[in-house]
Amino acid sequence: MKSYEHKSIEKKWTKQWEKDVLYKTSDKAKGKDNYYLLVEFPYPSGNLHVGHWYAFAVPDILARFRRMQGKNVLYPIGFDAFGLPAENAAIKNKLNPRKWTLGNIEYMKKQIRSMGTSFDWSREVVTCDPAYYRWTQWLFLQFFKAGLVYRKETAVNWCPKDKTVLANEQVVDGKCERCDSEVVQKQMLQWNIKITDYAERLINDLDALDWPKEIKESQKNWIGRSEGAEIDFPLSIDSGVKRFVLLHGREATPQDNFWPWIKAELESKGYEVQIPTLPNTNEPNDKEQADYVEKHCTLDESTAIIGHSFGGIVALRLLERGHKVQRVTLVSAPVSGKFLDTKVRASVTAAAKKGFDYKKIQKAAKGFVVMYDTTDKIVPVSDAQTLAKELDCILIPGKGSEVHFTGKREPDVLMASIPTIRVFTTRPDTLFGGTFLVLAPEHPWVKLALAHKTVLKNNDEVQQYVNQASKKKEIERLAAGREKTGVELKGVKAVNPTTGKEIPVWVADFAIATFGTGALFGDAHDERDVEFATKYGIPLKETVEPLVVRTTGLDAVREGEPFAERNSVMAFVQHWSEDKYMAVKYKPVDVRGCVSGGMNEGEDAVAAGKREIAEETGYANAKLVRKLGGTIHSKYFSDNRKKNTFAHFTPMLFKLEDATQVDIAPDEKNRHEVSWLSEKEMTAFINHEDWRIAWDRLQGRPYTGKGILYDSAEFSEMTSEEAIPLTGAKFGRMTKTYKLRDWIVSRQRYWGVPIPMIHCAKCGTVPVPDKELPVKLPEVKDYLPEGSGKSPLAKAKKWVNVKCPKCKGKAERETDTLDTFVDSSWYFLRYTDPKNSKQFAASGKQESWMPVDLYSGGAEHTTMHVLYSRFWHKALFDLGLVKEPEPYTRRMNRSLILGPDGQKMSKSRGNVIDPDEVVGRLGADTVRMYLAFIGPYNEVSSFPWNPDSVVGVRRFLERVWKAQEYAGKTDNAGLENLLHKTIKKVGEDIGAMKFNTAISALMIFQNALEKEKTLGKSQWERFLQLLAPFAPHIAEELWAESGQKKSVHKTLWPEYDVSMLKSEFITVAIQINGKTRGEAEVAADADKEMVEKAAREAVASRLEGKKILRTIVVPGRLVNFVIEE
RNA sequence: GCCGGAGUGGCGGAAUGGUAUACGCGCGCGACUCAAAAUCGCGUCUCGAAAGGGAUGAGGGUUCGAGUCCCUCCUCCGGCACCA
Repeated sequence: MKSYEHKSIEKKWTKQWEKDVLYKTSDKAKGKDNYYLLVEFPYPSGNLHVGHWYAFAVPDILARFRRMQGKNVLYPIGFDAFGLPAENAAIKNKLNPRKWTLGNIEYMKKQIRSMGTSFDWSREVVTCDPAYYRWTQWLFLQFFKAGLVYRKETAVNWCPKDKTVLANEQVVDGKCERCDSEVVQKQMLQWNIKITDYAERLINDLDALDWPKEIKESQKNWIGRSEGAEIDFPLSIDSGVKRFVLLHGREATPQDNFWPWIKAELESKGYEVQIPTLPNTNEPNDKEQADYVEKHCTLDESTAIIGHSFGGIVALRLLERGHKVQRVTLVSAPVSGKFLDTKVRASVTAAAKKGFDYKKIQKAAKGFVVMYDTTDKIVPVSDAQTLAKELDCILIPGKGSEVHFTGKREPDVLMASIPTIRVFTTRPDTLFGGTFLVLAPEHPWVKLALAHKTVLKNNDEVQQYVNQASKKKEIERLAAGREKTGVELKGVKAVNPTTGKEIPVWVADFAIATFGTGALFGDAHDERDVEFATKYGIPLKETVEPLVVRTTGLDAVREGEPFAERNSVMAFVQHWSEDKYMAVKYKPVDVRGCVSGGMNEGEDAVAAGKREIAEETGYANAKLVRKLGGTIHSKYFSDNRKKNTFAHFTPMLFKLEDATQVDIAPDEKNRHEVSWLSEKEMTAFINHEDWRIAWDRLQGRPYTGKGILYDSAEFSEMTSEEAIPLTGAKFGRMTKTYKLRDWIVSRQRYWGVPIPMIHCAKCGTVPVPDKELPVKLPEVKDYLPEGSGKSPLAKAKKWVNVKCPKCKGKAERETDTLDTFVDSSWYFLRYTDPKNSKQFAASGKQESWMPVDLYSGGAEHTTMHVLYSRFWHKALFDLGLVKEPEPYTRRMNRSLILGPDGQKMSKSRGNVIDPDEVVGRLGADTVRMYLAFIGPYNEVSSFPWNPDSVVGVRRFLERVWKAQEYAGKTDNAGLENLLHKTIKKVGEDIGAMKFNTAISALMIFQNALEKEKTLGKSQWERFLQLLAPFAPHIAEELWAESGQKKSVHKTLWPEYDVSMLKSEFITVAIQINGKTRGEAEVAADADKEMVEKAAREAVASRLEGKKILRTIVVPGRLVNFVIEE
């Protein structure tokens, strides 16, 4: 017999299968259900590593098995071909990134084919292929048209030496990876996609998915929903503003837009509001409207003006005429006469083009604020920039709730116009104890105050702090440890809306600008707040008394029984001479803490404490050190009085003056165990939450849990749970906020999908018309950054300069490219219809396969790719472009293959396993099977590659090979039983992705076969079928050797007969008191009595003279005799 | 700190609440061989001469019976991290 030569066998069958187009998948197959198995497509880095094998070859076992089960299986592959490595290689070696990438793809395809995977290559998808990215662009434009895409100033990593934007992974320890110079933050206009609009659905829809818990939890945490309230704290700076004059824009009236809302808001805060109905609003004239305002409104030094759009021009005209006012807010005021919207009429342009006497205007008001809407499609940003520069004032980018601030509510406008700080809190129940405000250094109001210069008494100090905070950003904020820093805004106080009291306002970098509203109120029930307040001597006020309900253990509250209220004391006792505390264990219910007990009628807490100390422990001379804060409420079951108790504890600290003892009643002595412990030991000793709260207070730690309110007006005596919605609604509104930020998709890179947008001076940002897609990547000479922060695409001047699709005037293309996560957010849809040139995927084709049945990939993509693609799919669903709201029915994360040393494989460690080398030596079948055998595939873990263990799998295949000598000849009835069991086990385990135990079952059969050395042809062939998904080449070879003409991979999975799974006799275990003490062989169909009888005989000697209290018989398993010890 | 996952032989790991350590590796002994490799056979948690006993990170609980369920703690891995 020939020896097992994997090389020739594998080569032969790879070729044959390709010739037979064995794995081409049609969209529908008669009588077969479709099954879509997806693995993450690789980045074409140029070389296949063991991780790729683990990712592709192991799920291939499942793909093959499902096919043998009679399913029509789609198992596709492609390449995620855009990205930074190609560009880096291009710069470094002066290559064309396309050639580099395509070359790598060719090479990797050969390697992937060597795995024996059953991929349908006819459906290959490559993201850098214009036929693919045309649809990436098209889908992006659909999002744009649906209002999901906007541009926003965002900080990017900037290397001042290379003059380029850096990706996060190119920043190492705050330095540029290439030139080692310090990376700074630079504000740039970036394309964003509104994933935050979907935050709620991305969390809620997880519930219905059959995904591993850890993946769901990760995504939930990443999205980071917090439920709470937004509350406005008015600032009591003496700005001198008593009156607001509101000037509306063109084609508007005081009843339109946000005017009614803002009027009500201002009036509710005690301001007088004047809002004239300006004349000729359709064709407005600035002079005429200014005249009208002069006649109908009061303009003096206690007046503030808010001018929106054309109203802004009117405001400027009024100041030009010499009216002196306190403050002016200019909102989206058009001052250049250039518009993004061509519909704006000549009258506005004319008014703006007259120009303004900015010098005079600047003197006419004490302060200006200029605001623009980052999503504005009418007035260009440059107008706001001009204004801010000319008036030397603060410029605030805002976000309109409707474009150009035309929504019913425009909070950003209000915020810029009146001094109010909106905070977010999850604990509005602690609002009465809010004793200070903290603003993030980037908070718009801080900018505003600094720009006014006169608002803050310590302007320079605050400015310095803000500058410093922006410089240190992520890098130093982390390195600087957790020491909190901040500066008080002097000259400003906020008013706590619950009490009307003035509280200080601070700026501190522990407040995060991008979370909630960028501002918070500090109180005594938050660890961070307390730490900060303590450091800076800010007063604190507690308003929540702890409430603990014991729900586990012997003293857990008895459901449904009434509570007896009780005033009690909790007394910690210090040793008279040592630095130790008295630890008291109340033995009946294992409560470990301190002395405690109820107060007697007319007794005060201190006296009760002293009395209890004496009664429980005998120590006679205890002296009060201090009370440990306010009452601690506790609900528990009293072992002593046998009823539910609602106790109100006064926690105290005593110190013994000496060791004097008095007699203790015997029953007290029995119940209490006293020892002396150090502070650290005491912390570990205490085992009840209420005791721990008092102990924490003793050590100066605040109470941060929920409880019962006090000193909180009508909310006093409510629980936190009751008070949260009520206080939230009364002083603000209940809302949700998320940690998730919008998705910044702009990349200043060459090797990506060009963003299909055109910038026109006249028409603004215009999408490229569908018929001009794809916008192909231009050829450029080199791939170095352009130098101004733009991507290398900006160098292709001919490509950049285009005609505006709208006005046909001069325009420029967008030069940023899309984040590669955009490419991978929909590739699985393209697999369903990869060649379609009319649509990204025809809906009929999608329906054949979507949603994906199982998606296997790396854990590192849990909160990136998987979340992005879920969002993308939901957006497509809302646009009616896909039929299902979730793309993946099941998702599973793959484990990691480590080097033989148990470390992550890396060239520098020298522990990299080269799969090509191992395949050459041992064969693809061995490598596939070893990886499947290494550990359970359905759990996330990490497995070291063991070079010895691989050989074990090879040995197994060799033994199978040798078995053909004697197998396939004479039927072996004795093995038929085991064969059926194996068929069942292997099938079930593959379905559960437990390939390791499936292989173990195959090995067990093989071991049995070697003992017997006979096996019938049908038996042998069924065994080969079981082997086929794991080791497709050798199984096919042996299958053919056995005389079969059709491929084993086209056959149906063998059936097992349930009746064959049972054997005639079974062994039952015999236990005595639950410990295994013997076994007995009984007939499989023996009834309970017979089994028990057999068992009794088997362990007769042990049962002799013992009384059997109980006998448990588990049919087919065991007998347990419970006897007297 | 918070959220998740996991702790079982020398190693990877197996075990619907029912005989813990399947399968594989490694190791030991033996067969074959002049010898080695390969291959095959036997053995391999631990204490004990044996009879027996003890072990699934530690401690407690529920149960006739716990690696598996519950509580407390410890360790490791992954994620998030001053998130109000």
